[in-house]
Amino acid sequence: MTQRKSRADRRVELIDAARRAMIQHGAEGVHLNQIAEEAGLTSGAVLYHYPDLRDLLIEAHHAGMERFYEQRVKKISGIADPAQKLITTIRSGLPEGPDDAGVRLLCELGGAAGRNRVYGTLLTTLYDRQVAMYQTILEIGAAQGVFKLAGDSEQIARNLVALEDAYGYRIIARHHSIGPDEAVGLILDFARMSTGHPLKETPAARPKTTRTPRPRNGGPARGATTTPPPKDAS
Amino acid sequence: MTQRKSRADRRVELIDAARRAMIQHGAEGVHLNQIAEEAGLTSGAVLYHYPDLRDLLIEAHHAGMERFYEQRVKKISGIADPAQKLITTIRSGLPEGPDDAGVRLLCELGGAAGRNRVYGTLLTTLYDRQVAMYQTILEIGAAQGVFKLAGDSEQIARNLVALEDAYGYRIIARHHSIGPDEAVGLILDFARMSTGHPLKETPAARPKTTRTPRPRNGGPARGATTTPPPKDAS
DNA sequence: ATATTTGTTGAATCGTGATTCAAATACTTA
DNA sequence: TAAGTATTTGAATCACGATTCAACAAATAT
Repeated sequence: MTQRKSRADRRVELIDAARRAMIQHGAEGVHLNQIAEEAGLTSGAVLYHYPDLRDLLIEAHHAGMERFYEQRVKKISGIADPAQKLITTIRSGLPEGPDDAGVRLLCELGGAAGRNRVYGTLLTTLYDRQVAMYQTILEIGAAQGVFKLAGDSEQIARNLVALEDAYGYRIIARHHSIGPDEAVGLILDFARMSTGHPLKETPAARPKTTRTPRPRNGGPARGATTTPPPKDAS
Repeated sequence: MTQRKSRADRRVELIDAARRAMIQHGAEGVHLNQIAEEAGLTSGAVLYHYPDLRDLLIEAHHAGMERFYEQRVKKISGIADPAQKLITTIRSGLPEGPDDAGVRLLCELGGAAGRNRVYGTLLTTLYDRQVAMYQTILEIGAAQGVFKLAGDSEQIARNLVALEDAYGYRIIARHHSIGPDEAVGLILDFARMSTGHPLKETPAARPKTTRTPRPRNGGPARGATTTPPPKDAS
């Protein structure tokens, strides 16, 4: 039998397993068994902890967002210069590549949010929090005289988050000419106009593969696309 | 027996039925029977025309995009003034509300694009076409001396489309304070900075409920949310 | 009018995933 | 160590969607 765990521990594990399963099979396409397998358990065990699957999925999304947001906050926590802070924040809002787990999960939610109020609220809340985050950075920069805002800080912040979101989708969809670097460039173009600051990227604000340590459970399940590669693109 | 149709006619109908079904149940969550019902046929008939469901779904997405894009082009076809053209284009890229069918379908695709190459390509292609559309408007405006571009036209165009996309998602997710009007306002703020033009909205560029004639088959299937309204958030 | 082709149904079958639950196993406590 | 409790399994059951196909009806051709 699989190692027995305490209720709390197992729930945390399940939430993470659900997160991984959803990324592989879609937020709405996941199956109980896939989550169970991801957790190294049987479906019965999963149901024992979450009699209603939807609760688990929502918690998983919630956790994913929390993690995403916390990572961003953490990344800028040590930076004093508003300009560097802004640049770093922009980068941290984008996926590192098409396989970035955190952003993949968020993208999954986009469509579902239109049909499911809870998901809509979850996503909306995250958006608002990110706007607030940017707004703070902008305001502080303006107060210090580093930024000369070309408009309302909320308006600028909203557009910054919007750009992040949209380029996140492009990167996830594997746009041929828009990767993380290009997206940062595009968003910075807007940020410069809005802050009147040159916003030069320093080596410190660069990539630095320091985020989710990749797939985690190796990549054996890879290669097999969820939806079998459709024969032809119409 | 349901009215018999020619192969071509039926396929067109099925594509539209699939489009509607996907909006209601998710791009990946639709079931054959739901599409059949939407078309007023049995599952067998659907399979007769599309032995592989995925082909139908892809065609439906393709058609949805084409329709979306054509509508935009049509809306600006008669406008000569670059500024009005730009404003109208911006508005036409946004959903009219949380239930806007065209945009709903596009949003559905966002998540799937990360897992399905065909969808990714479809979405990417649409993005590029929209960028080109904006770029043309910008370039013409600049050539006429109406716009003074604050940067590369492609860069500006990319950001414009990105903003549209992102606010589309917000509106679909029912953000409490961002509706079509607010989104237009936010995007226009960026457009003004980029073009150096005041871009005043004239009554001509306003809403004017002239798009998809609403649900089509009445709203009987409504009310019943696909995913039954999850008990509690978090 | 008859034959042929094409489109559609409806029932039967198959497969798969969710759900249930008694039994087995690991912990905890006494 | 024994009793009690919590967790997990595995098999059985249930529900439902996809798939197949013979029969049938509508269109078209002869």
